[in-house]
Amino acid sequence: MTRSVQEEQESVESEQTQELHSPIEGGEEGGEEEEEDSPHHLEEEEEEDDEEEEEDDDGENKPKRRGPKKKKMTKARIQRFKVRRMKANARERNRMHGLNDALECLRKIVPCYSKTQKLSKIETLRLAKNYIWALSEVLRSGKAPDVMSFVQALCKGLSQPTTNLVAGCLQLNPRTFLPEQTPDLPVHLPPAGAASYPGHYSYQSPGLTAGLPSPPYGTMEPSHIFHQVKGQPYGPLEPFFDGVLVTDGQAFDPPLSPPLSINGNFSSFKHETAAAAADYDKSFSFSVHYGGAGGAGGHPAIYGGGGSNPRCGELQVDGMMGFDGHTHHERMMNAQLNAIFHDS
DNA sequence: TAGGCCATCTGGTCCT
DNA sequence: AGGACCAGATGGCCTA
Repeated sequence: MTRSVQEEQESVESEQTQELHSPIEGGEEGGEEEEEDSPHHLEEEEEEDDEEEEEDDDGENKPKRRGPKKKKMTKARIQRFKVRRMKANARERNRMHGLNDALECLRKIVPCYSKTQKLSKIETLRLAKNYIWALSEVLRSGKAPDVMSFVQALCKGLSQPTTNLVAGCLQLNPRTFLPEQTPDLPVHLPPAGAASYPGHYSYQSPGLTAGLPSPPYGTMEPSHIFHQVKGQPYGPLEPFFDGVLVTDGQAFDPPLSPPLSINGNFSSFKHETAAAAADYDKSFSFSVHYGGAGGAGGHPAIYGGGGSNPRCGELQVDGMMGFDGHTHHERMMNAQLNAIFHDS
């Protein structure tokens, strides 16, 4: 059974139960006097003569109303109204579910994805916007971006919890790329096509200067919290070399699936042209890692993982799923980006 | 308990 | 006429 059909049925069922408790319906089925108030504005053209309601709108006390005469609400009309309303509600629910599905797909695309720590809708959209802008800026300039600038652009306008989350996914310490507070700086991205990344991160975070950022959204996957090697202060960068980091003698659990990870080199590219990739040891890496629930090297749910959204799975139809955990799409992207850097 | 986030209902508007 | 889209209202859940 497809999800939509199932949802439809569930929706109707829940609708029927909800309707019984709908405050607008007065909460009492069968109360004819109260039901007449609910579709108060409903104007029906055809007269239902078969079932006249005991509507007492002949009240002598009421002033004469101008305009089209309000039709009486018969039982049949009320019933039709209810059915229409139920159908509209079900459609609206489905529509919103579709919207949420699309948003869930977007969550898996942006450089910060965790099954347990979902980005809010608004933050997902903001991050996606920043991500698109940052990538397009890279393509436009054709130069390897500065890591700090890139991450700053990525986190621009995001709340601190989200910034922490992104930083955790990228294995960065938020303190290292968030500048000092600039209270008067407006929160906005420069227009598309601007010459360079914004120099400052403008989100005002109360915790920025106070010290370590607070844990975002309550609990968080340990692997998503920026790691700190014991006994070492935070460096400007804490790159996530080779996907596995040993901290305190324990193998660091990589993030669930940060699509974009910052490595010391072009990890995907080096498989193809290791020599060329070596030139970029200090450059920003566009290796796109879809860790998925399986951890390092795992495939993302979005590309056909168990329980994945079929609508997200449309991406897979295009044969984008590659080998080695890299999709055709991301290899194409890596190749393009790396080609740009190589040529520049 | 306040605030944030979310799902749902609802009525209005526009389009086919 | 009916469906899609939108925005406001409302209530529930969760966290600090």
